[in-house]
Amino acid sequence: MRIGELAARAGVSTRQVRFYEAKGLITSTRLRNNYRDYDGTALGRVQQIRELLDAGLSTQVIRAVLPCLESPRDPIVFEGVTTETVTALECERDRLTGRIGILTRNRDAVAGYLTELQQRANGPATNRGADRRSP
Amino acid sequence: MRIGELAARAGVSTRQVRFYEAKGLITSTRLRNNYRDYDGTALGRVQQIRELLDAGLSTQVIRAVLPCLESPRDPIVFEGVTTETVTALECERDRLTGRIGILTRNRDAVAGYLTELQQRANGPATNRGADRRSP
DNA sequence: TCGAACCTTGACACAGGTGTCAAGGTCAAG
DNA sequence: CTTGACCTTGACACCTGTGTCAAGGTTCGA
Repeated sequence: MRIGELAARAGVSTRQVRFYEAKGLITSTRLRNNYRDYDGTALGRVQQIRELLDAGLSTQVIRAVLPCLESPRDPIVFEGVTTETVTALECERDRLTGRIGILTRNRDAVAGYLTELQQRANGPATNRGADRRSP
Repeated sequence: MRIGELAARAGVSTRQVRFYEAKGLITSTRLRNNYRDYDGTALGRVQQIRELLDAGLSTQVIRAVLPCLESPRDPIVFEGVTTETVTALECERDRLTGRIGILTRNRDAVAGYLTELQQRANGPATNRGADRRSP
């Protein structure tokens, strides 16, 4: 698959695809043209990269965690794993957990605010005094 | 509280504090000096801003959700809320939920990979097939 | 009074992710 | 062969959140 098709299918610009490749997030072979050639796994990769970038991760972090994200885990990704890699991944896992906690707390706060707002709007609007707004 | 003290307590640079203020995330009054003066709530605000920035949110988003995050919700934040604001907040809430989902999925994938790695290391390493580390 | 420590604004620089444009190579269709 | 669609690399520019430095005002202690 050439870069244009890949980009179109993933809904990104070719600029982005080249950038991800330059950052080592995806790979390509070259045709005799010198044109980039992407295999079938590239589309999924790019979509995953987009997701993670949108979620606020940097390409560095994404490069670290991408190998863990293969659906059917290639036995290859278990070869030659250094303790440094493991440590880095554990660190990333924990950072992700922290992020999830923060986002969850804040999402809940926003949701709570909205709920409260809605109650205040609903309650006094209809003159049904469900939760005694005015005694 | 002056800017230096605030920054020091929050563990950020005064540059950052001024930036957050310029973006409307915190406010200050001015002394006759023209020095900034922050009230007691500023420290918590800055810490919350840091958390959210670290979690990958932009100052724009943070400005939108910060008002919902007051611990004892000031009745003031329920006054004059436009439907636009509500819509924006609902949107942010949903975006946060999406982000949380993505991060959770990927965190779990990383954790699963690490677990699998550990099993492969523990299992064949000791010549006992059990999952006991060393008897 | 002088210097140190703090504050002010303003500017330039950087990294990351992206847009966009230029100058040129490749290839298929007319 | 020419045209147009696609590819290549390279460069410049933008936005964000920071760092850093400059030039100057304020305050306080020696």
